[in-house]
Order: sequence, then C-alpha cells, then structure tokens
Amino acid sequence: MSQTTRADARKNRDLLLAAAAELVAEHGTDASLRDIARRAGVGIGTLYRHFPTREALLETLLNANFDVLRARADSLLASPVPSDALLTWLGELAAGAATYQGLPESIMNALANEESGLHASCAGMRSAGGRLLERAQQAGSVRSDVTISEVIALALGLAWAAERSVDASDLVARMLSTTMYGLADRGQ
Amino acid sequence: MSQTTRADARKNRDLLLAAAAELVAEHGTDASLRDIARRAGVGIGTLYRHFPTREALLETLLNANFDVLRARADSLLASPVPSDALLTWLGELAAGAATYQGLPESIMNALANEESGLHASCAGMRSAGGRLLERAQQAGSVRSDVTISEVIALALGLAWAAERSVDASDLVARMLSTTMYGLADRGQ
DNA sequence: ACCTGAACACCGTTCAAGT
DNA sequence: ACCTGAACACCGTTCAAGT
Repeated sequence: MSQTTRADARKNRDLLLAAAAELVAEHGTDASLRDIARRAGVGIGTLYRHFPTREALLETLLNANFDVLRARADSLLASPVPSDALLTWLGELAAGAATYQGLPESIMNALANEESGLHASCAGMRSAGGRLLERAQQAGSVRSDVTISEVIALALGLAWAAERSVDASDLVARMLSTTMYGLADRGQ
Repeated sequence: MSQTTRADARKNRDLLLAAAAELVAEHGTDASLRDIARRAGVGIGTLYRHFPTREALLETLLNANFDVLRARADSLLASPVPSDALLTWLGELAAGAATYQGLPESIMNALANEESGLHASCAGMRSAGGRLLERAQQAGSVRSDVTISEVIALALGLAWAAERSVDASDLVARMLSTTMYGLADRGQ
C-alpha cells in the first residue's frame, strides 16, 4: 500500500471513469474500450487492469444509479396505494434504463447471467422491486401469477422499444400504465 | 444476359443464401458476413456484390416470412372478433420475430430507417397490421389514441425481452394478452 | 505495483487485379 | 460480367517488457 503508486493508480482509475462516462453517454453501453482508454490518456492495458470486463466498468459507472433505484423501491413501500407505487417504480426503472443507449440490454443480460460484473447491482435492484410487487399482490391489486422478473422484463422491453422508436416520446409511460391496468387482479 | 455467367452468379447467390440461413439461425442477425461467405465457399467480395448491405441479405432471407405475416393480417380482417384478431396477429409477429436472435432489433431499426434494405418488407407488414388495428378501434374495442407503430413496438419489445429472459417460455403471450386487456376502450 | 503498447485474432468494407 | 482476396481501419483481449 505505498502512497505514491496508489495515488497514480487512483488517478488513472478516475480518468478512466470520467472518459467512460463521456463515451458511454455519446455511444452507449457498447462504446469502444480503446476509445475510453484513449480519451483517458492511458494505455489499454491499464483499463483492463482496473476493470477486467466491460461489465465491471459499467458497474462502477452505474452503481449510484442502481442504489437510487433500490432506495426508491424501499421508500415507495411506505406509499399509500401499492399498485401506484409499483407503477411509479417501474416507470423510474424504465427512465433510468433509457439514460444510456444499450442500457436496457446490459441490465437484462446482467440479470440473466450471474457471472456478469453487473449482476449484483441489478439483482439487488430486482429484489427491492420484488417487495414492491409482493405488496401490490397482497393488497389484491396485481395478479398473483406475475413475477418480478417478468414485470422488469416488460419495463426494460418498453424502454428498449422506445429507445429505437421515432415517435416514442411518451410511449413508455403510456404502455406501462396500460399494461398495469391489464395486470390488475380481477379475482379470477 | 449471357447464359453461363448468369448460372454461375445465381449459384453463388443461392449458396450465399443457404449459408446465411444456417449462420443466422446459429448466431442471429449479427452473424459474421465473412463466415457466411466462407461457408458458402465464396469470396467476401462476392457476398457484397450480391448483397450490398447486411439488411439486403436479411431482406432476401426473410422476405417470405414477412409476406406470410402480411397475408395473415389480411385474412384476419375477416375474422369475427376484431380485438382477438389483432391480438392473434401481434402474437404471431412476436413469435416470428423470435425466430432469429436479434431479429426484433433488426425489424425495429428497419421500421425507423427508410434507407434500410429491410424497410420495405417491414413497412408493408406494418400497414397490414394497421388495418387490423383500425378495425378493432372502429369496433370500439381498442382505444383510439394508440398507433400501429406503438403496438408493434410493444410486441417487438416483448419478443426482445423474452429472447434474453431465463423463464420466458410464455412471457410474450401472457404479457400481450395482459396488455391488450389494458388497451381496451372503456369509453373515457 | 503499476503502466505501456505491440501482438493476435477477429470484424466490416473497398477495390485493384484477374477470368 | 463476375469473382477473388489483399488491404485498410477498426475491434476486444492478452502479455512481455519496462518503471
């Protein structure tokens, strides 16, 4: 743990993250890792030393966002109408996933693949959402045969569709509320 | 239009299409064009001569499928319950898009981009679906503020989500009928 | 301990050279 | 008219060589 080398390494790490934030904003989740290293003014090997996989880099970059989403789910547990709380949260998930091009896909892959460097963050967010869904189901306002994975897949699928739609301005919100209406438990 | 050279060219074209069918089935819409040329036993330049873009190749490969979908929409126009007809068709669209990995994305891109070699096929299919939607709306069973583009985006978004879901066996069908329920016109 | 960049095995795409 | 494959400009990823 020598001081000088650590400071250097940390500075490179920060430069890489700043460059990654820029390039992911410009070119999405698939931004060239070489470009990121280049913009950071650092060798490509240094990028790989700090972030062994693209997912590990995204994890560090997006960790805060997932935390916010997780915290939001927790605080929405206290809101009065369970099904509204779930709908609100799904809308925020979709909006969050629309932050960067390709992010819906990255999250979806991370949820399906435990080896992904993004898995932990995404799975944490998913369980937080799961509690929100459970509450809505126990309140009798959402069908009991729906899983949190399905409902998240739906929200991300809509975010994905909106991302490559021409007139998609409010598509996500409309489709989500429409779908929530369809998910209502009508006691069959 | 000399005979011999034409026969040669046509044979190469057929070899390329056969190879493309195999490799797209194996690796999806993003299959390596080099691999396709390789498996066809043909130079990469020959592939580009016959199919100037990846979309042009996909167009030839999938043309028949889009035709079927278009014809289906037309014949469903005669079925008794307009909203059921629409739901059935959207289900078949989603199922068709699930044929190859990446196909939902290719179709979505083609619909948004008039320059795409896939645009004509996809747009034709879209208008056929549009007539189905219109009929359901005129029958008063689907809200009038919904567009065919939105409804197709929804179906493809679900197909996309199912494609990268673990437990997605019947996700598309369930979500589609659920959503159609939400799209019902309740006369507001 | 950390950094660098050449090296490797791939892409998509173009185009001079061949028949 | 058609075919070929080298060439170019890119990737992601690894690893020997440097400090």
